[in-house]
Amino acid sequence: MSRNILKNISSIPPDRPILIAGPTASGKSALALAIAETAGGQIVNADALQVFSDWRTLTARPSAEDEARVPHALYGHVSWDRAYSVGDWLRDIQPVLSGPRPIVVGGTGLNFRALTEGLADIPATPPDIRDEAEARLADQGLAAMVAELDPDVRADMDLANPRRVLRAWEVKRATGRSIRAWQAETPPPLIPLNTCAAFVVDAPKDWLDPRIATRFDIMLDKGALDEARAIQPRWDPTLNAAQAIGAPELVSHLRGDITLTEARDRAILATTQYAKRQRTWFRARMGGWQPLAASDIASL
RNA sequence: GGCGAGUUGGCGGAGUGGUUACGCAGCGGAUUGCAAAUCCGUGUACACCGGUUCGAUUCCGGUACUCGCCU
Repeated sequence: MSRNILKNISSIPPDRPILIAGPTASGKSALALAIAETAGGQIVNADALQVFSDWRTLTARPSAEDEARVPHALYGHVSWDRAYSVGDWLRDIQPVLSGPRPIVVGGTGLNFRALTEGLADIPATPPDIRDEAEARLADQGLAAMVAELDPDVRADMDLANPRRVLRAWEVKRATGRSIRAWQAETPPPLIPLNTCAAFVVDAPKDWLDPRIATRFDIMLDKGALDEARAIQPRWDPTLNAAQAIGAPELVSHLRGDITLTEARDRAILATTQYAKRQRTWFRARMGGWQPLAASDIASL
């Protein structure tokens, strides 16, 4: 990596939180590690899938050696079968922030948004209401659920998106209030953007795609298939942890449905598409963050 | 050399004498609680040449190429 970048980042006051957002495979974890070692601080995960204990290789989590070098938080602390959402993550990160200076790294835009802009303080949806919502969607369809939403929600929500509609419906059902009403009362953020040093790693497709492919092959070499094999008896595609890119692909290979090559190709494609979505988010929502060229931080 | 089949957008794959199938990939976008998820938008392409026709991707003839069978 360019020494200047590291030098500049190292001059950030030691009490200022550092935020690093970047697409998968962009080298942001290595950057965070370098910063933590030279400038001090603890590395805090802001990635939605790296929280799960059973995925280390498949999810490209920091290695045990890395974790021994500097303190890490919120990596692999969630069990395989747990439902885990941004709200859980935000609750988990709160106590962490009173520790050493956080260097928050990740690729989940929603997590960064919740951290720097706040998240509505909506009570967790009881599991039975979640089930009821799913059943209703299956039985009566999306339109029926849309019809039961409040006008303020219907006015500006993406009503074609089942996930959004389900969420809004659940909140209404569980709390009696519209989700928009809750969101209007969003509490202040844990880390306002102007109180920290925030960076976005800019990794163009042409630069990133080959790295994504290479990285998946490395994951396979390092035993990603064994991780999938270990999970197989407990496999449940509806779990959050089952959303890890590569997990469904490797499991279906283990079941003999597809070849390893097919699994590899699909996982790489899915990763590439995911990186594109990340870029879209960063482009649109992180205009105020300082850009870092991925090619400049890659040689670590 | 002969006979037959075929040639549709990056790929797969329908179809029609005039009114743009569709899927995938790509590209653009949304995204305040499943987010490595979910969703939205976006392509007149019909091998080439000539003919018939008001009009041809669609009909006819030829050319090229591909595949199969035969000699």
